[in-house]
Amino acid sequence: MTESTKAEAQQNTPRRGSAATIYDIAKLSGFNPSTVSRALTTPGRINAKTEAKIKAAAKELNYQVNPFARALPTGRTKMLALIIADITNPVFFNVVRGAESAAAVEGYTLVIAESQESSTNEAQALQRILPTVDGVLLVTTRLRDEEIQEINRQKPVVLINRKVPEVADVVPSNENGIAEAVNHLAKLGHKHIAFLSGPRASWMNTERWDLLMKNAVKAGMTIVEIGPNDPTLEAGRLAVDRIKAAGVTAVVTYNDVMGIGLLREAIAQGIKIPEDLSIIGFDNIFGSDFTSPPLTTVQMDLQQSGKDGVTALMNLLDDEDLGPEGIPAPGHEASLLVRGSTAKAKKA
Amino acid sequence: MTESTKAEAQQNTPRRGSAATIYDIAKLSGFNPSTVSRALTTPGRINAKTEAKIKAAAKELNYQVNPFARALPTGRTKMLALIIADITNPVFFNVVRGAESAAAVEGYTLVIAESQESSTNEAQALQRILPTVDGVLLVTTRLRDEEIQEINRQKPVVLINRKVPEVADVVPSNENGIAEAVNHLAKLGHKHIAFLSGPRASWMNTERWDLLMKNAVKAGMTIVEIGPNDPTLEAGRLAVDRIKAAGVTAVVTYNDVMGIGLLREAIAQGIKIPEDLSIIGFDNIFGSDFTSPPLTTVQMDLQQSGKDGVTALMNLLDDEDLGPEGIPAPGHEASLLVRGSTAKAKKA
DNA sequence: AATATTTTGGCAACCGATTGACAAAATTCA
DNA sequence: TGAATTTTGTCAATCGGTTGCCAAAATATT
Repeated sequence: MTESTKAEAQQNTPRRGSAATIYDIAKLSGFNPSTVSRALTTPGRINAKTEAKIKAAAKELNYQVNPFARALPTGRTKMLALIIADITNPVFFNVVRGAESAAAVEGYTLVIAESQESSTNEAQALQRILPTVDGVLLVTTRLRDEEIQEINRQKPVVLINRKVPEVADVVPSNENGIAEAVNHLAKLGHKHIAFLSGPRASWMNTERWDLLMKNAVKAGMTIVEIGPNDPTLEAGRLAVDRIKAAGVTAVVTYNDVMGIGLLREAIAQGIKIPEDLSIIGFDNIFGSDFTSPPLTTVQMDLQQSGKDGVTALMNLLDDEDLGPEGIPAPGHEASLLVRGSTAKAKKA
Repeated sequence: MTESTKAEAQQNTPRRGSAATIYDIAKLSGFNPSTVSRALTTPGRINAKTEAKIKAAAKELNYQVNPFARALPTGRTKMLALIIADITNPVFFNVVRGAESAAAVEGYTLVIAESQESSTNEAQALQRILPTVDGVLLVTTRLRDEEIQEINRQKPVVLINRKVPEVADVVPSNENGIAEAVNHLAKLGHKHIAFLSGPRASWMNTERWDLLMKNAVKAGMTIVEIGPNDPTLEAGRLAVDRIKAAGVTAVVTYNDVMGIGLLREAIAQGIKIPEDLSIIGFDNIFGSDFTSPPLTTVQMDLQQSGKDGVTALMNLLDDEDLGPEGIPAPGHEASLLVRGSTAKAKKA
């Protein structure tokens, strides 16, 4: 490399293009920096002609606000934190996607952090991120109610798929979906069913079990809970023996992942699905139709949840005196998606 | 709710706990704010005793730096952007996870944005996020080489799974995995194979095709490219006819998603997998073992890639004069994961 | 003991915006 | 035409840190 090319390379790499500031615009347009600021942030406050000139100058300099300089006096960062327990959990794609798009519309940026299922990690990440964001979306959280309330005291929080007193939430209703699932099984002649439950600490698990029980009893079935279990493929696999022992003809699993684990292991053991055993999962995750037979599942509109979560957060941010729990968020209905893993009950 | 409880609730909700500043610490400890700043950020610059006193005061006030106030003079934000084309693409979990953990170790926070496969979105998101981060990790990008170089001129960029002149990258080597895949097929007696290719614009697609071709020829096989295609289930499904027509006994697909689409549609059409047709995918995504038969695939350590990407970025940030492409990143080997979708070639 | 050197802590400017207060200019009203 | 009102732009303080410069204090050197 010759000296000249080296010098050129050096020159071509400013790597901090000394971004234009409102002071540069002020100099170029001949107005005061404060006037520039107003022209850019408070349309109407300034004479239209002046405003136009300033905006032209801004464009010419390719001006972009320095978010930090702005955040300092205003306290607003235009960033939202989204905390999840496990990024590989297929349930969250859609939440993230819905939240991302809704946030982008409002000019907000999403900061996503994963706690890797550890409440310590989660607390740390939150601690680190909290000062940099305007609000928090807790999608799955291992935190205790009081911890969540504490955070909600510092910055607005919206919970997805969980309820905590005094904290805003977006929780799609399981009622409809579970009623459909139970009716579906009832119509197929199932009398004795099981719920393969998830983690004891999961709010959603309790919710689903309660609803399932209520509906099953109403439909004249017997129902047993098998668990608690980790919400994993492996846990589904390991449950086969207990399900055989329980003598049921159908199983509803806490989520699709467990349902798939169960389905695959059952088939491996020579149990015919759905002839010998019907299986229904929850969530309609990516891949739940890859199995043979594809999994019947209760689905929710998670993308909508993510979107609603952001909307709820926006309301909280706009209305200072809205109360910590904000405006009640909509919440949508779950519904049953019938695929191949459910069929007529086997005669006893 | 009685009036007193209401008043209490009000009082318990400061919602901007007026976080402690270095000025508060200065007042409490009796030193100057600048001394406090030094004690907290430049250990050793200050008398050990003083430092201890200040740190004690900081702890007492539960002090936390205001990242914006700090970012203003230093220009460093301790945040990294991670841009992906499609958050539902299972390939990226692991990249994200690896990057997240590596970043956390260094005290960095990850800002994740999704471009939804649109280069316009991507450019916009980048525009919005760029000023707030110290560096950028481009995991899948729809941007053109020049656009990427332009961004690299503003902030350090590290590319994952793509190479662009003058830009640092982390690209795992496909060589080993593809050699294994071809050998595997050769050993099973396949003589005529196809590559179901992905998007024309994908750097990785070209890379895989080139390597595949080279290895197939060396092994004495014929190989044809079928495509380009979208990297989707649907595209895999739609390719069945062309594959039948091509008269090959084995197909390597650009990725697992396409492989799964192909496999399922082939079975639906009565083609026996793997007896009639062997299929090999790429990436070992979640769910690629849910199919019957489970998919044979070439896997890479994406989590390591994410980690290495962050490391490379750190190097770039530490060494101002390192050159735009930084220190060559390691890059790991891909390997073949044999499952059920490959078998002996059918006799002609 | 006197001088040279190093440590230590304070002062004040600065990063890039926002915003309340105010005066000058423009407009409206009587 | 003169007074009252509104519009417009500037001044200066502020947000919460960081850092170069300097003087005082402490320590080392001769």
